[in-house]
Amino acid sequence: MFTKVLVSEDMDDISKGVHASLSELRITNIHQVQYCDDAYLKIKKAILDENPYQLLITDLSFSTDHREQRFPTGEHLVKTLKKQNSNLKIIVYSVEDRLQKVRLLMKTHGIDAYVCKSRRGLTELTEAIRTVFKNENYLSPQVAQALGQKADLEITDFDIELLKQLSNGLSQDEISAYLKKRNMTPSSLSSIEKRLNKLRIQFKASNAIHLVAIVKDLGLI
Amino acid sequence: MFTKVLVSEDMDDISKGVHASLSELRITNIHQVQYCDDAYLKIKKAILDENPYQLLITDLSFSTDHREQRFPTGEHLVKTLKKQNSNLKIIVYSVEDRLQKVRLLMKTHGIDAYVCKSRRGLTELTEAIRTVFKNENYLSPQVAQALGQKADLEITDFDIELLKQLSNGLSQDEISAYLKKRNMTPSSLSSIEKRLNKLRIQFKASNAIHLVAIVKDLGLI
DNA sequence: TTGTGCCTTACGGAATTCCGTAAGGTTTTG
DNA sequence: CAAAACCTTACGGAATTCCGTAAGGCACAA
Repeated sequence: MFTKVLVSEDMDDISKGVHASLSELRITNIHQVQYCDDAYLKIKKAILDENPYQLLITDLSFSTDHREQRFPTGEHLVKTLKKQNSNLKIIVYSVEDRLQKVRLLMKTHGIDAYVCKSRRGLTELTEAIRTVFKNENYLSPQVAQALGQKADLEITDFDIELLKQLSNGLSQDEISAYLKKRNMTPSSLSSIEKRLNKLRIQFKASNAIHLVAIVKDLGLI
Repeated sequence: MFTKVLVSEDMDDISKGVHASLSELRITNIHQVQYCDDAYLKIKKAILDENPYQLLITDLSFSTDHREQRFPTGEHLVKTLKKQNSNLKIIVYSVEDRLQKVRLLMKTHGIDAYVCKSRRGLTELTEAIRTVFKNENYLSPQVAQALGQKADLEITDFDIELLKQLSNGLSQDEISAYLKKRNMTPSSLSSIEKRLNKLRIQFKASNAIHLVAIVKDLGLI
């Protein structure tokens, strides 16, 4: 079994639960951090010390505070880590259950397991750790279909953000300004129009109002 | 207690429940119809026979089928009946819980009681029958405020229809055509604009998209 | 390296929505 | 009855959305 594990999770209580589960697996060398940046530094440091972590368990979303972060989300972190092909295994443990997102993490970023936080979350996490240790991948049942062939609809985080702002009453112009202010890209009015147009086609909506009504019904926002 | 009662309700199971409640009140002369038109005819006939109904319990919405109806809803029925001031008492028993609607039925059309279909619906209906028999009015607790002074927000059926069509993707122009085809008034583009503008102000929405998002969240459509 | 494809951005015109003003008709009120 | 209030409709202009076209940048592959 793994002997040295890092947990990156900003919620104390959850972090404690993960810690307990790890202990039950007889893993004693457990470290925890509350920022992805700290996780990155710790991992790098451990490699330099020639005593690297074997497994990282990380959340995706971290509440933001005053501290400016290089890795604002777990996704940024795992993307960077997996590019530097070390032997580090990564398990993402998050409430997010969009297939699109899970597929991206597994296929593109190459994480080793994805576990949804839910009632059975910790049980599944234990299972995931065992599976990953055997060099296999693990997916929570509710997102197991994520690796299915059909790349169903491509709804990105950006799309969701767009739809949310739209339903909040912002005009496309205002959304553009909003994105620019946050240094998010794309942010041009033209791009926003283009994306919304694509979404309208995808959802067979006849206009923006219809589109918002549809995605609200689907619970997408 | 009442001795002769008519129940107008198109859902079999509910109708059965009402029948049971009436029986418990020792009312034996109970007739049931599934169309408002039938209710009207039966009531008229009974008057001619000099053995009129004393109480009508009616739903508001009736599923439409091929048969063309003079009274498509319970509202049409009670409106007509109450205009012909007979001694007939009327209790409306419906899922509708919009205060505006209840107020209209009570104040303008002059029904004697309004009971909301809900978990306690039948209990309240029994209570309503007893109360109405004493020549008093009855209102389900959840809509009891309907008679309160403040004529809060005026959301009419027309508004709801407008919002529904809007969320279905019709443009204002198309809604206008839609209304004209159904001989509903108002139907001009100008009127539709005006109404939607009023709704936007009422709900503090910054545009039509926002408006639809808000009323969907409120469950109004 | 060059070509191909994809993405972001810009631009322009048509369609639609937004908003104020106003005329004509009906209902309410004094 | 007449004034006031309200409703429906029309119109015009500004703002926004909708939609096609096109240029420039970047990544991937031949």
